Amino acid sequence: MREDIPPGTLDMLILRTLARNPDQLHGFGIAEAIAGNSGGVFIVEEGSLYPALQRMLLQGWIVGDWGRTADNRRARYYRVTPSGRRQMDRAVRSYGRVTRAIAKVLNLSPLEA
Amino acid sequence: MREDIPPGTLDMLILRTLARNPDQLHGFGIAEAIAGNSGGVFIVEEGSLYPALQRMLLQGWIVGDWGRTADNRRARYYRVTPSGRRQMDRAVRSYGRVTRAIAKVLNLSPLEA
DNA sequence: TGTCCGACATAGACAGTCTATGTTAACCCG
DNA sequence: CGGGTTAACATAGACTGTCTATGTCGGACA
Repeated sequence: MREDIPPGTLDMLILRTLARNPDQLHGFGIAEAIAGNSGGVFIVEEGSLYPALQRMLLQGWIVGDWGRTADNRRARYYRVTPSGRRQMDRAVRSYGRVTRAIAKVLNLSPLEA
Repeated sequence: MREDIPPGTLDMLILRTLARNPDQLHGFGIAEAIAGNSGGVFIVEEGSLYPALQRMLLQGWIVGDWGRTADNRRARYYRVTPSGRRQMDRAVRSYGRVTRAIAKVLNLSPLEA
């Protein structure tokens, strides 16, 4: 079943996806990878994806180079900068604190969560 | 370390907190309980709390009765309706799907998450 | 030549939390 | 008895980020 991507998590998902596939992914490919890795739960809409990439370029977390896909279409290939990797680590740690705090408030066993 | 409450999760946290403390909590008490149960990670701001309670009253997920606190101040005591309990279950299940999907994309072991 | 589609991009809607401010009334202390 | 403090409720507006909807461009292929 599909779920919306929680506000604030998309940048982290993109950074981690790029880190898992160095020098291989353009924008469209990132969306496909996230959809696949999430088991189809997350569909990254283009209206979310491209603004996120723009933000992250401005922040210096990623850089993009224009290139060509296998079937000769123009596309922008992204990679994570050192600053982006630090941001990814920060985001993952923060996300962990949040989920642990929510689990405590919900007071559910790990299996129920 | 303090964290913002992720958009979309506050209603679930309030419902679960009320379910854990039937017939005992007014608005302020809910905020204190969430702060306490989260280990101080979440501080529920009043500007988030009261609009959330209003939404949930309108939805019929909770009902509130005016009463008096131990030191004789007026306060509104809330409890969860059957519809609210169903909503809570839906929200918890949805939240579980989301966190599992994020964990897959992050590709971290449960301990790292 | 014309349609389709991959890929990038932007505008505006919308939802929910935060900051900031305001109100009421009980309590405490001098 | 009067003034400050605080509990408790409440609202307005800023802000952020995702979503829907729409648009563009160019390569492939019939």
